Amino acid sequence: MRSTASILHLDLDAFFAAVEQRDKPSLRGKPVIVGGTGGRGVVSTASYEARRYGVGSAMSTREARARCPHAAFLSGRFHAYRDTSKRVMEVLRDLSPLVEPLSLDEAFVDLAAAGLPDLEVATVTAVGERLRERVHEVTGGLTATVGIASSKFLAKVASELDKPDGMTVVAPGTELELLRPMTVHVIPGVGPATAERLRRAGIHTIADLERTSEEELVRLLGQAHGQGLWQLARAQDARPVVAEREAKSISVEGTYDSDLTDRRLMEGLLTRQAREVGTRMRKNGISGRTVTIKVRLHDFTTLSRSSTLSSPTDDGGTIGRVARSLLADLDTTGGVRLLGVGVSGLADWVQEDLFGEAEEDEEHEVVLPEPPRRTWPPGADVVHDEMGPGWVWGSGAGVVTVRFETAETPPGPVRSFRTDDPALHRFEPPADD
DNA sequence: TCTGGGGTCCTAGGACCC
DNA sequence: TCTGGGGTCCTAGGACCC
Repeated sequence: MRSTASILHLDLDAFFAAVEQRDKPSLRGKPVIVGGTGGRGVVSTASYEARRYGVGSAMSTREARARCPHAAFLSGRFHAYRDTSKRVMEVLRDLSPLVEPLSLDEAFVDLAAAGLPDLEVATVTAVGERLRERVHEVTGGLTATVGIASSKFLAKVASELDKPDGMTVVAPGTELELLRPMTVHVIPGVGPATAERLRRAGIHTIADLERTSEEELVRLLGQAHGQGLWQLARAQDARPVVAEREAKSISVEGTYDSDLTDRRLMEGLLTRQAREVGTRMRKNGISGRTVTIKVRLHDFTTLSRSSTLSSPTDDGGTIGRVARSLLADLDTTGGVRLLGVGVSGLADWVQEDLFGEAEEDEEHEVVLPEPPRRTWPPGADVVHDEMGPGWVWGSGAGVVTVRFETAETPPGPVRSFRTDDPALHRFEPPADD
C-alpha cells in the first residue's frame, strides 16, 4: 500500500451490451443481453435495463429468457469489442506508460508513472474525471467507472462502489474504515467456495477477517490463499502495476448442445480445435510443450489429461495427435458435453530451440537405438539420419520433430531439427546438427 | 434441458536427482 | 543395508476472474 492514491482502476460499464447499444440505436434504453444463444449458453453481459429484471452475468440464457423475454439476445461481436477496447487502452496509455489490462473492459493505471505535478486527492480526482470524459469521447458514448486508491485491491474495490458512470477516490489513511464493514465477498479471490468456508468459521465481514489469526486462515484456506487474505484484510497490498504480461497458455474449447457419444466425432472436433490452437500460436510467435485436453462429461464432471513433449510445438497436427491419444485413455460412454484442447509451457520459438537442441543431441549419441523398429503410421513422412529411420511426428515454424521408434525405447526418443523446408519429403538434417 | 469460453494461480502427490 | 531431506518437473483437479 502506498502513501498516495496513485493506482487507478477503470471498468467499462456493461461493456459488450453498451457497444451493441452504441452501434444499434434501436437497442438504446432497452434490455440487451450478450452471451451464448444456444441451448447451453450463459449470459456474458446484461445491460442495466436487463439487470433490473434480475438478469446477470454467468446466468444461463434459458433463465435470462424466462426473466426478461422481451430483451434482445445477441451472441456478441468480438471484433467490435476488441476495437473499442483498444481505443480505451490507448487513452489510458496517453495518461501513463504503466497500464495493466485485465480484460477487454478493465485495466489498472499507475498514476505515479504519469508525471503529474503531485498525487494529492484533488489532483487524482480531476485526472479520473478527465479520463472518464476522454473514454466517453473515443468510444462514441460508452461510460466507465473509476476507482482510485493506494493499492490495486482498494482501487478495484473502489470502482465497484459507484457503478455505473461514477468514480470513487479512497483517501490514503481511510482504507481500513472503508473495508471493515464490507463482506468478504468484495475481495477478489473470494468466490462461493471460500466464502462458504469463511462463513462456517463465523467470518462474514472484513472486520471479522482482520480479527482472525494468520495461522487460522492458512488452516482454513491453505498457505497462499490464507496468507493473502490475512494481508488484504489489513489493506496490505504491494502488488505493482505490470504493463506486459506474457500468456501462459492458449486453448480452445466448446460446449455442444447435445452430449457427444461418437468417438470418431470427438476426435474430429479435437483435431479441429488443435488446428485452431496451432494457428493462434503461430500468429503470436509462440510454441509450447504441454498439450492438455479437457473433457466435461454429461454429469458436469470435468477431466483433464496432459502430456509434455520433449520439444515445443506450434503445429496443429502434432497438437491434434497428442490430443486424440489423450482422449483414448478416457471413458466417455456416458456422453460428453464439452471438449477442449490447450497448450501450456509456452516459450518463444527461437530461444527455446537453440538451447534445447544442443543438449538433446549429446544424450542421443549415448542412447543410439538399435535396431530400429519400423512402426510409424501409414502415410507418415519417413526420414533418415545417423540415428536410423524415424518418422515425422510434427512440424512448425521451420522446426520438424522426428520420432525414432525402437524396440528398446518405445515410443522412442524425439528430436527436433531446424529446417527452412518443412515439406518433409525433402527433409535433410542441417549440416551443423 | 441448470451451469460459456479463455484465462490465471494454487495444491498435492509421485518421479527423479543430488 | 537403511534412512533422509530438498528441489524440480510433471500431472490432475479445483477455485476464481471477467
